[in-house]
Amino acid sequence: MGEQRSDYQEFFGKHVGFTAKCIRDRLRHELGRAGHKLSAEQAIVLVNLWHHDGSNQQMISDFLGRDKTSTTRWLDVLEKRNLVLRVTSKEDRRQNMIYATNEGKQLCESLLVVFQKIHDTALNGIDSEEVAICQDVLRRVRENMGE
Amino acid sequence: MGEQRSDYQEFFGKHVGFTAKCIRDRLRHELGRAGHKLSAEQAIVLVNLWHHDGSNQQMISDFLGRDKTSTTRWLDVLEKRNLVLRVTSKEDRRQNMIYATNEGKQLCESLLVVFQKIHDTALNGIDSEEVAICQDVLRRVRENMGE
DNA sequence: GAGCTATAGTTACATTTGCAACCGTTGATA
DNA sequence: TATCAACGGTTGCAAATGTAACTATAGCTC
Repeated sequence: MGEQRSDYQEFFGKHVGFTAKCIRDRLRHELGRAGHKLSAEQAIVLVNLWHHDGSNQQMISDFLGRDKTSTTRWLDVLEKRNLVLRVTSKEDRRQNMIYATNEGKQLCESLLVVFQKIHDTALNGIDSEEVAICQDVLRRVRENMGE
Repeated sequence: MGEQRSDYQEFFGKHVGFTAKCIRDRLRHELGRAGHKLSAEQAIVLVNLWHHDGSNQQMISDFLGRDKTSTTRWLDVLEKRNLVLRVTSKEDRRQNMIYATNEGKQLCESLLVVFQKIHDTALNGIDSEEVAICQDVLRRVRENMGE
């Protein structure tokens, strides 16, 4: 650890960042190609509701690791297109619980196909044990970064 | 491959994207804490010159995987602070060759310390063989994404 | 060398993003 | 119950970013 290196090419963060960008760009591209007029982030929010319907906005922000103002604006778009619904919680009137509409759920199903396809393409031909190790390393890096 | 999953939580891209963000945020934070008034990207451009002095702007853009307009603007900032120099190539007058000034090189050294520290922190306590597997998986994912 | 296409870099514009300040609600404490 | 700090969400603003259009140079083909 700490040996003389000094080349950005070799820094771990570069590999992670570059790969993340590849996948994100691919997602954007596939969404466009499939005719969905959604940004990658909007699609992620919607897909996320598939198993977390009724999340409030703060939960969504935390889950995506983005500012809550961004979430507000993504939901503005999704709500305007009747894909999600903001429902004020009765237990805590500060919170909006976010639900996918039927239309949203329907779109979600087709988005999940796109996500799954990219996931499978990304990992194509890679030993699943190595993928598991990779994910574990990434998880521990996040821990080390204090998250 | 392709088994029923449909939960964004489990998609590989999420782990990579989240980890990349952790590292990038940490870099921003450390740069601020160290008093360097540079964005993460500007720092990366400068550090990149350490072993690739004289790159043209297109090479820098490709290397960072970002738009060439972004590179133009990062260099505007770095040049204004006398950290880099744009030199028109004599072989091809369209190209600017980018060189770090002495001041830039000096700053670069201290930036490399920050980069190295984050790198080491990120990988702290993780078996180096597993890190190697992780990097290899990431590399193959990029290949699979067509980059 | 005229005309064409491709490339490096810049500029203009629209979009996205995060930060800070703000409002309304909640819950703890006096 | 009055006060106050904390929290969820929204808005305004400034900075960062990508796309498209543009300029200037290079190189190919006639």
